[in-house]
Order: sequence, then C-alpha cells, then structure tokens
Amino acid sequence: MSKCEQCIVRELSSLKALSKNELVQLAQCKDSFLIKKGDVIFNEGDVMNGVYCIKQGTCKLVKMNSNGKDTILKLITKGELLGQTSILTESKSTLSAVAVEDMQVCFIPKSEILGFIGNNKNFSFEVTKDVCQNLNYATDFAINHTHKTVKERLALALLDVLDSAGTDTEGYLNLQLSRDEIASMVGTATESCIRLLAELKKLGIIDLKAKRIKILKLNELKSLAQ
Amino acid sequence: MSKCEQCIVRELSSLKALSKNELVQLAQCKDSFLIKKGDVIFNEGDVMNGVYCIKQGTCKLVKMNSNGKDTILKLITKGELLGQTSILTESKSTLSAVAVEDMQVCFIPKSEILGFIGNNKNFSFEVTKDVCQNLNYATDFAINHTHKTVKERLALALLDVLDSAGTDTEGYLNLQLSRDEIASMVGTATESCIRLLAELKKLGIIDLKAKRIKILKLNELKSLAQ
DNA sequence: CAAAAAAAATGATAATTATCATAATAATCG
DNA sequence: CGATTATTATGATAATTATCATTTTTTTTG
Repeated sequence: MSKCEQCIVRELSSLKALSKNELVQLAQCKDSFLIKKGDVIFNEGDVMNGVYCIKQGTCKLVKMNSNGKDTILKLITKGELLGQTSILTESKSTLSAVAVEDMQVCFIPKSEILGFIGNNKNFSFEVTKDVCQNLNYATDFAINHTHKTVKERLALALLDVLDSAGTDTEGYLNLQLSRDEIASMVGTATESCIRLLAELKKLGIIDLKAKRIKILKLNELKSLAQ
Repeated sequence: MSKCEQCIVRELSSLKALSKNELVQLAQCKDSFLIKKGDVIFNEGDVMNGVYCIKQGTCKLVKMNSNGKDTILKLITKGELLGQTSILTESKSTLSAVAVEDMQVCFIPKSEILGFIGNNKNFSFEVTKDVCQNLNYATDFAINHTHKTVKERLALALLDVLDSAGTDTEGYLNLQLSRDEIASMVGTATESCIRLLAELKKLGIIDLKAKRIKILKLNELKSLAQ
C-alpha cells in the first residue's frame, strides 16, 4: 500500500486540504488498482460507493442520450477525482466513466470522503469549489454545443485533447481517440467528424497519420474554435 | 425589515439548514427589493458581492455566446438562490440574470454567506448539494442540446416553463416569454421556433393566443420531448 | 503472415435548420 | 386614437449536417 502523501492526486485535487493524519487514514482505506483501456470504471445508474482518484491515464465521462448515442462530456486525467457529485447527493451516477488508455486509479470509500467533509472545513470547501468548477465547465460545454458549428466544436475538442494529454516527441497528440470518440466529444456524426478532420488537414492546420493527430498550426486551430 | 423565518426561500433552499439565531442575523443584514420585468439583476462579468434569494417572480439565467446570441440556460423562480457559484469560487459571474416578470428579491452579502458556510456544517453541505444539482441540470441541458432536435428541445422548453410558472385559470402558461426568448431557451433561430410552435398548434398539442401559450395535450408534448 | 473484422474515408443524397425578405399583427406612445 | 415601432408570422432559399452506401485502409487474430 503506497502512501497518499506524495501522490499526484493529492497535489492537484481537493485532497490537498487533508491533514497528515487524514492522509495516513486515507492510505489505509484506499484501494489502488489498474484499469485497461476500454474498461468501464462505473456506469450510468451505478450506485456509487466512493470516489475514484486518477493517478495515471485518462478516461472519458460519457452520457448516453435517448437515441442511444454517446456524448463525451469531458476527458478526465491525472490528478482529478471522479464521482464526487453522486456521493454528495446520495444518488446513482448520472454518467459513465470509461478508460481511453490504461489507467492507475485509487478508490476511496464514501464513508471516508463524507467523514473528511464533515470534519475538515477546508476539504469540504475545496470539494465544493471543485463542483463549482465542474458546473462552469458544463455550462460552457452546453453553450458551445448550442451555438457553435461542428467545425468550431471539433477545433475545441482537439484543443481539449491537447490540453489533457499533451503531445509526444514528434508532436502528435498523446491520446489516440477513434473518429467515433472524437465525434462523440464534438456531438456530431462520425462521418461529419472525419470529413472535417480531412478539411483541417487540407488547410494545413493538422496532420493525420492513421489514428494519430498532430496540431500543426495551434493559433489557427484556436481561432477556428473562436 | 421582514423576518426570514417564514420566507419561502428559507423553506425551499439551502437556507433551511440555518438555525434560528442565524436567521435573525440574516434578517438584519439582508436587503430586500423589487425588480421590474426586463431589469438586469447582475451581468456576466460582474463582481458578485453576495447571493440573491428569489421571494417572488422569475428570472432567466443567460449566457451570451461568441456570435452575440443569448442562450437561456435556466429559468429561476420563487425559492431559489442565485450567484452561489461565483461567491464560492471568488470569481466574477459567468452568467447574467434578467427578470422575465416583476420580482421580489433579497440580497445577502457574501461575508454573511461565507460565515454561515464556515460555521454551519449542515448549511455548507446543503449549498454543496445545491451546486451538485445545478451541475446535473447543466449536464442534462448539454446532452439535450447536443443530440435532440429543435422540435424536441422546444417541447422541453415548454415543459420547463410549465414547471417553473404553472398555468392560469384558463390553462395558459403563467409566464409570457417572447418568441425570441423561447428560441433562446431552445437554442435555435427565432423563425424556426415560431414555425415549430405553429406546427405544434396545428397538431392540437398547444394553443396560441398572441403571446399566450396553452398546453392542450401534455402527454403528447412530453412524448415529443422524449 | 493471411484472412477476417473493424475503423476510416469518400460519395451521393436527404433532412434539418438558418438566413434573408417581406407581410401581418400587436404593442407602445405622443 | 392613430402613427410608429416592435413582434410575430410566413415564404423562399441557402447552408449545414445527417444518413446511407460503398470503398479503402488499418487492426486484430487465428
């Protein structure tokens, strides 16, 4: 069992507000495990018994709409927490989380989280701020999906991938999503997504090598996203 | 200065977690006032010095997108609080709030709210849950605006108005929004909105008398909204 | 490595929605 | 009350995006 003190999640998330004692306690009750690309961490409708900390890797937060189509609401990556909202509202998960690359994750039981919230004002406040940030993100997402064109949203999605995964030494995005997944981030048909990627390539804004994507002109992509 | 104890907002919002003493304190510092239809309560980018309680009337939460078009994210009505997120994250408002009918509102200074949050665990928890609910709402909104058709979203918007305003004795929606405002809820062009309203009227699902709208077949409207 | 399967790409077409123009109706104001 | 303005409505058309069909490329697997 590794200590939580040096963990990246503690540095980046609301867990930074925990005391040394609380971190020791956390280290004792947490459960650390590996998740393979494509595996489901939890599903829409699941009862949530705790919170997941992402130590390594990236997952997609997905919601299925009434037509059976997925929407990827967000990519969640190293240092972030998953499932807070469900714990706080004592309700089933409204979203699914699916690994888009191999992950290293810790599970913290609900009782522990609620205990920390009840006993540590700072932690409680940090959690609240975290939820507020998620709310702002969701609002922006909603606005973008209401009035931006598919091309603008595609540009945003690529910038989002760049932001959460970065690039490799050759400059390719460090996260390889399928066209279908990119379409689910954009909220469009897979074919439309493919066509627009080809258009961006033609314009010299990106380069495509099979599934790998390289952003050639970041500023132009940003101005496309408005 | 009226007491906060019997106020509808206290009954319906996180303020229900405040103690008697805290309510007395609240009654002393709060500022009660009237807002006319069309008036702005606060604007995107405003520094928020407190939270607004809605005692009476309805306002729209609005965000302007980069094309200068408004999106109405939500109707906020009697018993709800406004501006919590900005207070909690110490940031400027990301949204505007504009009265769509005459309103009665109270303003609670930021210091007071933060004091209650720091001293009253229950209140703090209620506030957090409130933000979580807003997050769930925003997520659903985003999904709907990503994959539902304009007609489906119009049906949803009408149900939303019904939900927040109810009907008068004749069965007409108690809130008269302009076609332009309905279009901003739906996220579509005003003309498209008008055309679809005419279509729903033709189908006998709603009735239109100038700006007044009556829902004739609630179940059909609900099934349209999916 | 070759065969099968899956994913990506492309073409053709249809459906949806936006935009521009203009007419009809309702609301406002001197 | 009549004139002006704003809102609602409708028509014509264009733009965007989705859908279906098919081909090509890539990946997987025996």
